[in-house]
Amino acid sequence: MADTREKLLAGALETVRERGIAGTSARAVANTAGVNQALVFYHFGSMDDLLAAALRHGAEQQVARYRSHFARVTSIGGLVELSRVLRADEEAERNMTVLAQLLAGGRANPRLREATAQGLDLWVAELRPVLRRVLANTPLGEFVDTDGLARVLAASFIGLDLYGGVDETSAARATQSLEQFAVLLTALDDLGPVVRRAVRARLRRTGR
Amino acid sequence: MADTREKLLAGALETVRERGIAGTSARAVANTAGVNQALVFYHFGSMDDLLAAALRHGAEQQVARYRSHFARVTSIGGLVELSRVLRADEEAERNMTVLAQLLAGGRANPRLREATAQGLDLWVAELRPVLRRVLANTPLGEFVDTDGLARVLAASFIGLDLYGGVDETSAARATQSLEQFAVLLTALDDLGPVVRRAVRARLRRTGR
DNA sequence: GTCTATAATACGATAGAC
DNA sequence: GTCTATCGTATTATAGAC
Repeated sequence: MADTREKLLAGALETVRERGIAGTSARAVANTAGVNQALVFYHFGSMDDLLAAALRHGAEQQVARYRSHFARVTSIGGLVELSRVLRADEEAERNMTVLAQLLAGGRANPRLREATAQGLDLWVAELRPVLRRVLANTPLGEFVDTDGLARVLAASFIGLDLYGGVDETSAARATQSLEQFAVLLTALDDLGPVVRRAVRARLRRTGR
Repeated sequence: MADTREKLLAGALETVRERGIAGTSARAVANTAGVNQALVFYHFGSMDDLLAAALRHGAEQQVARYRSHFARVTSIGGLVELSRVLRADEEAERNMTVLAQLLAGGRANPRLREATAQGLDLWVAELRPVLRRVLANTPLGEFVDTDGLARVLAASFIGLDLYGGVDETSAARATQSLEQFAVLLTALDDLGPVVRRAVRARLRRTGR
């Protein structure tokens, strides 16, 4: 069938999720995909290329599916809510895990390095305007680098996903703390000008 | 010599750092350690056990070396400063990378799962009292779960390390943003009671 | 496009000489 | 404790029949 490619892409995501980057071989992927092992190389040329394609495939359709959700977020509370929805979505969680695993593999593999950097950029590009919008309603908005903060958030989600892979209860507690902290920031909205003035004074004192 | 064990431990850390978890084999480790491949199994029994021992070894001596630094931190600015020192320390950075890589491997490997969870706990145990102390001087202190936040911070550093492995300039920008954000929080100290009152009001409104 | 078969290599781990 | 040699298996990738 023509959807052997699709089976392999899905099988690659599934295998990376289940066995990690170190346990993902062409045979393992072909096995979970239910196709012959040689077809990996016929359709994708190499394992690296299959993994890179699978990552891109998963990330792109994920981002597309959630684009409207991102567009609706206008407050920190809304962002927390969206992150909860994403975590509850099994497919979204799988894509996050795959990104984390391939990110680890990208350290020593140029092909994966390129693919994961682009995969992360995809998420950052979605997150950045949201963060800009959300922080605009906040007294801290004018002082932070939105692009940098979007990358921090993406990296933190990656880290929390890896954490969850080895110690789920601790990672869950961490996630809850992060959300609680975000809610605390919401309280600052109620004293906008006061906070703004205090921050300016502090920045002047410490020298930028 | 009796320090073949040491050579293997150091070689394992170095190899994981250079080739990632997926590229770390007994042969590769023995090669960078300059010892015979069979000695891996004579001294450690299996690759998993060598990696677990190397992680523990690196983490413990790292934590011991920086314990006094942690003890001296009393402000957010001090914490930012310490994280800068850690990042400038090549050996500390290597240990962080190793932890991140083994964390990825721990997903599908029970032996590594246990070892990395403990390795993370080691860092969290150091970070938690510091965070408690630092946040005590802050109006947000009474509202946050210190333990959870310590885990968030540890996970974020892991994520940023992985990010740096595939896109160094973006990761550097992210790190800078995180530090800048921490400095912003310092400004809240200047309006302690006001912030405290606002947060309480907000929490009452949103229901805990 | 898909299959079998296989080449060429790397892997973890062990046996046994020294 | 350290070495050589090797077993058994898994790996990526290709050749060639269908």
